[in-house]
Amino acid sequence: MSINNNFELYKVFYWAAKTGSLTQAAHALYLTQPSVSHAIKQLENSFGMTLFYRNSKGVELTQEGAILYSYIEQSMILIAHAEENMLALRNLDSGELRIGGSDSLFKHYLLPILEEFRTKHSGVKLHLHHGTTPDVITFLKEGRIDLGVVRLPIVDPQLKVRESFQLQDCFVAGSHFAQLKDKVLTLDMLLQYPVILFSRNSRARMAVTEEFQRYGYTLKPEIEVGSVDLLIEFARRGMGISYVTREFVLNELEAGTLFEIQLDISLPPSRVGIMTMLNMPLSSAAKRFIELIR
Amino acid sequence: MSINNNFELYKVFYWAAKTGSLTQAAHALYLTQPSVSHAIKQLENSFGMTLFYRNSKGVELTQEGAILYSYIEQSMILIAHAEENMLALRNLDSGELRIGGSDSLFKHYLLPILEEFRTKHSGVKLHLHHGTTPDVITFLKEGRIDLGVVRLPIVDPQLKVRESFQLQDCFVAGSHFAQLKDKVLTLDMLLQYPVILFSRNSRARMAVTEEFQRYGYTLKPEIEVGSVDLLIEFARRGMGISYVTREFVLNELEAGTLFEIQLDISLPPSRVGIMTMLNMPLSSAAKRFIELIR
DNA sequence: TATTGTTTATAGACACGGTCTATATCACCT
DNA sequence: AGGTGATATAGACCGTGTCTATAAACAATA
Repeated sequence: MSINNNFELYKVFYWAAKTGSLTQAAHALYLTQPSVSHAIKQLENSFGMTLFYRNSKGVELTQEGAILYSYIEQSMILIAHAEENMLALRNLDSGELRIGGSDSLFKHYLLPILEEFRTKHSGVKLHLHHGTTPDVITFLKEGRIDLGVVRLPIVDPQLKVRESFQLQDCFVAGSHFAQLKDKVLTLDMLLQYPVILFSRNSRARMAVTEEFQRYGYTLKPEIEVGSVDLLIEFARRGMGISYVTREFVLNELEAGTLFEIQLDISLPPSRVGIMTMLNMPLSSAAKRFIELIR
Repeated sequence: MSINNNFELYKVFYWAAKTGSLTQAAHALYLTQPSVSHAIKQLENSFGMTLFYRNSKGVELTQEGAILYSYIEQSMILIAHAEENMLALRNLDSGELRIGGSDSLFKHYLLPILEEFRTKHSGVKLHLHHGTTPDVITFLKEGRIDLGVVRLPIVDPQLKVRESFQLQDCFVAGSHFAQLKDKVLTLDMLLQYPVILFSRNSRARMAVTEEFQRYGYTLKPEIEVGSVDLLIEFARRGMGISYVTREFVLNELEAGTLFEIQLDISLPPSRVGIMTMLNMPLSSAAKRFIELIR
């Protein structure tokens, strides 16, 4: 295959040629002069030609040595750049981080964390991929994102899930249903009213449906929508009682445009987790982001 | 200085990434798979990041590994080219050979050798530098030529001289001096006639002058010229008796336009030698040329 | 479900070679 | 001559790169 089977010799050659001195090359490489002398001799033997003129002032490239150097110099410069780049990646001065998650999670929860990440590591490019939980899982498996932030539970043998924080879902209504404001409703009282739910494949929707089932009730929405914003808007306009994440409507609750329906049971909190591929190493940026989110 | 202090690891990394398999990389490098596995781990540790995803089908570069690879690939390709080039130099499929010598030596003696060299090693570029012996020595010391072909003796502690062949100098005349054709002349008889010599600093001129001195005569030319061609031309036109190298006027002697003056003493042959810098390694091309000339 | 054939990872041992120290040798400059 | 730089050589030692043997994980068979 190749003539010289020890690339270390090229490094020695590079420094010897660059400094014009075996002694100085030895200093640069933290070696002794005899080691460098020996290494150069090895390289020369492997090529069957002399690479340096030796004189009392140091060494000088021969014609043939100069030809070799023209290549090796480039090569060493590339490797130096490679190492700089790797260092930058490790220090998070460069690189990229690709995150998948739902629109609403990005908007209401991840934004401050992303902001913090960005101010701390401005060299890292961020790519955000919006989608439903199944979408995000697909992105992950296709390698299009490094991590996904979704609602739990997730059971998938290929995925590693870290629970990170909890959200409390609740039913909210607008002024149209003001009569319910200070009442505590039972589930079947609630079901007298039109309920607005997020679209069928949402994790939160499934959770609440199961919870009703546990008490023997069937939760069927009057209206089904595809975005959290619409869920909030419909409730505000009095079109029904929306099931939303409380943390997402904090502004509306405080402003009084929405109020929370109190139930006689407590709905289980929905947990949010960070999802990564099992047995797949994380990039430095991804590791850092997960640290930050905790 | 650098993160990874063992360039051998990059070679292993390159093949692992290129083949997508530690096992195949091991084959390419004539190593065992555990060695490759260990090498990659070392590299990963030195960078503090994972470079490959491992799966049951082989390995695949991570984002960060791919960035490293983009540099290392270039670097390895350069080294491969370097090695190809060095091989070509050794095989004399490329490179250059710079020879210094006098015009006449090139014309009459070196030409066939140069032709042979060129047919055998067409990839090697030839550079011929014409000049007097002192010029050629200067060229050599300035590193502008690899070897010089000149008349001996040369005494210079910096030079290595290999005697290669002998030339016989002689006096020749044209038809104007036909009466001398079959005579054997003594030196003082010869001195009755106008003598044409090469310019003062020529090695041959000095040799013949010294020889005359040895017998007690002083050789002074009527005409002094700067080229062998003129020496011959002047003799042909009957302007005098020229002192020339016999081998350079073989054509004229055979054609009868010139004849050799026979002397009662035998002039010493002039020796031609190949001159190189002492203690300076020779290029493969120069070594080969010296072999050929012998 | 078991089997077989892949892959990579780990453990531990051995031997080679890279590196060292000490010294020689050479060239140049006072 | 003597001193000061350079590279070359010799020989010893220690480290580490490589090996064998084996494990573990996964995929594709039957």
